[in-house]
Amino acid sequence: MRLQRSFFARPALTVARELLGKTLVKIEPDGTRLSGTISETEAYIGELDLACHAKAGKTKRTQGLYGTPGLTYVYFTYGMHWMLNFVSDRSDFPAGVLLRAMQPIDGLDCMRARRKRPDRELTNGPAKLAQALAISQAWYGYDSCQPKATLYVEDAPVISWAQFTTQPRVGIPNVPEPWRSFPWNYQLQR
DNA sequence: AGGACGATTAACT
DNA sequence: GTTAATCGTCCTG
Repeated sequence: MRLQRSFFARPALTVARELLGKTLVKIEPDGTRLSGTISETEAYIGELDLACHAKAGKTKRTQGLYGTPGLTYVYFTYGMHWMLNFVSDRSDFPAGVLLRAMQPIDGLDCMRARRKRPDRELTNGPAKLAQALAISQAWYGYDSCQPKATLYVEDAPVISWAQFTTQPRVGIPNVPEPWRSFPWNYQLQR
């Protein structure tokens, strides 16, 4: 069962926590199914959150964050990496959830061809996950809730409070407090 | 117009 | 543990 818009139209912290354990799916043009269990997420919440791209307001880059929940927010960084997020909360409030890692299920051969790394390094980072799924600018603003979507999330039971951990968000050492330390990173317990 | 920096990764010592 | 890679975006002047 595919997650519908009502799932994403909630606070980003809720969406980040409940995406853990669910299955990210991408169906390639040739029908190949790529999938994995979402194992790490991170929430970015509003213009006041100095770690969120929307801190600079609505721009060409960030306009998608202000859009409809359930759409993707994709961006390019460090001159070489793409990142995949799902827009959360409500329209006109910029909030999103970054997908930082997943445990591969289907399409390992396809991912191996794209990544050329050991299996454990196929999707254990945000840019690695995006590369394994071949996510780039072409997927900016893609509606994962549309009936015929080829990039979407499949439902699974919500993870219990004992099965995940939280910690400060990764890779934002220059963001001022208190934003730098808010425990808005969610990970499945290993 | 120019420069600093980034929601990272891989290769190095 | 350290650092190069590499370029779009935003801020300063």
